[in-house]
Amino acid sequence: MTTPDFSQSLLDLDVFVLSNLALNVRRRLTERLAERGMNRWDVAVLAVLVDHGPTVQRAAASLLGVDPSDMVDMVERLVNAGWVERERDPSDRRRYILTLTPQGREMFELAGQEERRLREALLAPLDAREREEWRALLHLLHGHLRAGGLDAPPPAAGTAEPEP
Amino acid sequence: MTTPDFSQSLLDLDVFVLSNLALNVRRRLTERLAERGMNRWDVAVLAVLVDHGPTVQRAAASLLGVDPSDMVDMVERLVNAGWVERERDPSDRRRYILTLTPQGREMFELAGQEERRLREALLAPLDAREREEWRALLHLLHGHLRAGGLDAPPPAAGTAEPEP
DNA sequence: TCCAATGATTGGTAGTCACCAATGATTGGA
DNA sequence: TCCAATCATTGGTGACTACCAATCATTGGA
Repeated sequence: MTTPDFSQSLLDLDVFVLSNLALNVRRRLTERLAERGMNRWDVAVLAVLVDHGPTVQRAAASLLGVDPSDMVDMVERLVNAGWVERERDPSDRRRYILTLTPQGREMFELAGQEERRLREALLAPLDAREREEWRALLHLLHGHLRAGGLDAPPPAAGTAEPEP
Repeated sequence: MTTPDFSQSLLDLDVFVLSNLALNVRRRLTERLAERGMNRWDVAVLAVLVDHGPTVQRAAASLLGVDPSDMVDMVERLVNAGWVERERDPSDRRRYILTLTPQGREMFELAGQEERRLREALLAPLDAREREEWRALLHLLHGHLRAGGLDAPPPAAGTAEPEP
């Protein structure tokens, strides 16, 4: 552990604590996914396809909040890995249609397993009730933020926030 | 909102949700600190000095889990801003002793204010009990992680984790 | 039939982060 | 008095993230 100490004064600032906690968890997630040959973006894109079925590349980018130009390499990866099929839309040959392959679905399941393992390790010190509570609050806050909960004071305009 | 949708399938993966929540909150924190001419590292360093009093630069770096070479610019900033004084240790002239100035302390207070404002906005949808619960769980998990809670399966060796 | 809009792509910028090797000054102990 | 260790510093790397402008093919509608 490189950071044996998290200054008490900083501990009082919950936002720092949250940020630090999440960053570390996220690092672990990245590591575990890497062991399976995946990265976080892979999982995010696969999730979109799992939920929406075949999707136009541009629409997927927009769903993910990613710049279309940055989407190119992400899709490349997935296609090369055989997790996604990319085909021109016959009815509009400018578009690519992304389709999940069976292998892609498997990989997504696998990512889910890794996530659960990691979550289990993280929540180890919590009992069942606390886990429920944690999960509920987490999703509540996430929803609040996604609904623009932090824009209240200055109703910011073009705020970006991709990042799987 | 660039990300109108967070795929349901991804929502099921709490670690992604946590990561995303924290990343956004962190972005806001960065913005608000910037309005005051500060960044997150400034606050982290100031916190160390608040808690430990005058500190050898190297020790501060080590407390923060930061590479000593990366500490240089961070300290530069603080010194130039007049928030920290950097003086050679008379008893060992290789060392720098970092000391908080009154202005530095003020800035730290200010950072605390910004953090509380942001926290307030984030926790707006929670009632008093839920806030208590959230805070307790957050610190519990943070402590667990800091104690190496995620190293259980593979007892990793040189794991770094700075980042204020 | 021609033009403005759309979708994918290329290439480039800028910031942040974590790391590492090398250097020069200084120290304390052999 | 000399050497190995320590401290701050310089400079450079590689990754990842978020952008933006320009290009090219294609489309649908005027």
